[in-house]
Amino acid sequence: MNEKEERLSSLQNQVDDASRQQQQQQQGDDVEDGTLHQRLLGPSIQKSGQDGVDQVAVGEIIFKASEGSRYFDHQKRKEIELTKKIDVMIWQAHSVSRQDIDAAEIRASAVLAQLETTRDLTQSIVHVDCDAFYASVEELDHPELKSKPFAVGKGVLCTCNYEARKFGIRSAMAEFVAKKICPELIIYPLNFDKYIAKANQVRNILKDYDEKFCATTLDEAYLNITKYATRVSQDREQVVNEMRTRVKNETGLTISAGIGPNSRIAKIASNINKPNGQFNVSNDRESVLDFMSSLAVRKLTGVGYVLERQLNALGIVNCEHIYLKRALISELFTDSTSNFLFDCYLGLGSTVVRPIEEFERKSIGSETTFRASSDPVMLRHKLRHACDELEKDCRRLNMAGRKIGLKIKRETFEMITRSRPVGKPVCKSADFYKLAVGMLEKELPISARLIGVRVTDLVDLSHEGPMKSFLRGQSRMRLGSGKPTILDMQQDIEAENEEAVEMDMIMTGSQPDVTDLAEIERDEKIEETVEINTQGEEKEKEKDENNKNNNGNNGNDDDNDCLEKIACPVCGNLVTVRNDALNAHIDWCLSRGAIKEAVRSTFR
DNA sequence: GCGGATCAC
DNA sequence: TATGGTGATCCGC
Repeated sequence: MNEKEERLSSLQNQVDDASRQQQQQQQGDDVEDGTLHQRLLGPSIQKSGQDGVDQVAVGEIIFKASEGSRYFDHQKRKEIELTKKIDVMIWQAHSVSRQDIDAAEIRASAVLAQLETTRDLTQSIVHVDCDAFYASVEELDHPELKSKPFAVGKGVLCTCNYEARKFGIRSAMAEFVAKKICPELIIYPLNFDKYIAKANQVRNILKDYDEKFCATTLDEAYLNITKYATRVSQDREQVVNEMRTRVKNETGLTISAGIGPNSRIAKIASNINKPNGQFNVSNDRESVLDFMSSLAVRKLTGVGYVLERQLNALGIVNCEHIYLKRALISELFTDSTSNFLFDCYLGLGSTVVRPIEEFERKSIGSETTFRASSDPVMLRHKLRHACDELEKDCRRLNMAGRKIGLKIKRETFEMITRSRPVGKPVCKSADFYKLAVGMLEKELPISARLIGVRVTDLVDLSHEGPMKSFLRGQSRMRLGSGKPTILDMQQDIEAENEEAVEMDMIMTGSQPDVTDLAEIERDEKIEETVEINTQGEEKEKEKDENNKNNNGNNGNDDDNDCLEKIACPVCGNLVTVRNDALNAHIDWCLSRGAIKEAVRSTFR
């Protein structure tokens, strides 16, 4: 390229940059005038108690309070991206040929017909939802709060009472924003022990109506009351009314309920007459279709801000539009999304309610937000803390995992996730840290405001205990050598004991599985830090060191809290098993979203 | 299989 | 001054 061409090219680039900047500026102005307000309003504008609120005025206050912050800039960037994506989608919608639309319509109608065959109208499913749960529990202890705007949370509001909602206060709203909208707002910190105790009171009542009810979160549950209603020869609406009255009388809390032929309908219905009300959708096809048709798509569990924007852009606002635009949906969305929407239009959903304990956990994580920093020492320290917390949770749940994930939120609110497999299951903070810090180093330099660590590919150590390994040994042996002999049995029991010892070591951390970690360390040449006291030492030495640390530390004391000895039904030996089902259960209850998703996927 | 994005609460 | 934590799923590469 000669000099002249270079100059021209450079000039052209400048022009491009300028026009790009101008375009971006224009797009920024567009979203600020339009949908950015809506985005900033957050997820719960359509929640109950917001009816008389001037959302435009509230939106303006939120906008002004947020403007100029990193959070605002990030939301604005995302809004611009979404708007572009939707523009593309609209263009695609216009460019679908007539033939393609016709074909898609036939396809979609076939899918709908097929889905229709799965309809089950024989069950009475109920979804119950405690009204403003955390706030209501606090009000029981502090009745004077009932007449005042009041919220529970820390930094961000978890929930607020109906007095606060009259001002436009909502859950997930930043505290300082809420204070701008309503300066007299009273905010209490979270008191989980109290909420758990109250939730258990409610659940004790629920189990009388369905002993296999599913408590998805602290304040929500599904029940199948088909059998109960038959047994007491009562109308299902009467049953639910009585149940709600009992909860009110015995716990002081009001709950709302939805009744329908499946869990999807029940869930949506429980929001209709909130607070302290119930709504029934009869078990006939007409009633179901009628109920769904006028429903805004945003009310569907699984349709959030983004999908709502996309659907609205295609003219799909209510569920009946899903049918009218079925061809377009089938053309523009994945099968997964279109089938989900078709299910919703038809009002289909799960008719099975299973206890939450039956769901398998898939990951455990811990993360913390802090004032943004780019100091590597600081970031490593935060990572170490997250790893410590994660170890605690792993101990409570008695689980280890084969894959470690690192999560970083930049100062700009952009998210980064990295993950890598581990050879053998790990559950100790030091092991998490060794792996995660290597991933962190690769991202440096970076200015972050959040660091988290997550473990997946989980192994349940209590199920993977000695008994199971014994049985596995049995089958392995039989396959190999036909009939087991006494000698085989003896060998097997010995092998089992070895495995038990190994498992015990994983559980107590008395000897972390250093082999694979050492390999990984060599791979990554992880920088040594004072936070890892064993790193860089010889393997044997490291083992000793770990043993010493654990003996000298509180490790044993801790273990006594959650370990108990049980006799192996086969060999009679006492084996150590961590068996804290209660803690596990409580943790499940606390792990809000997880369960919901699990329910959603399993129920369909 | 990984990383980003979305969603729920 | 300033916007959370936990967990699941889906999608594109």
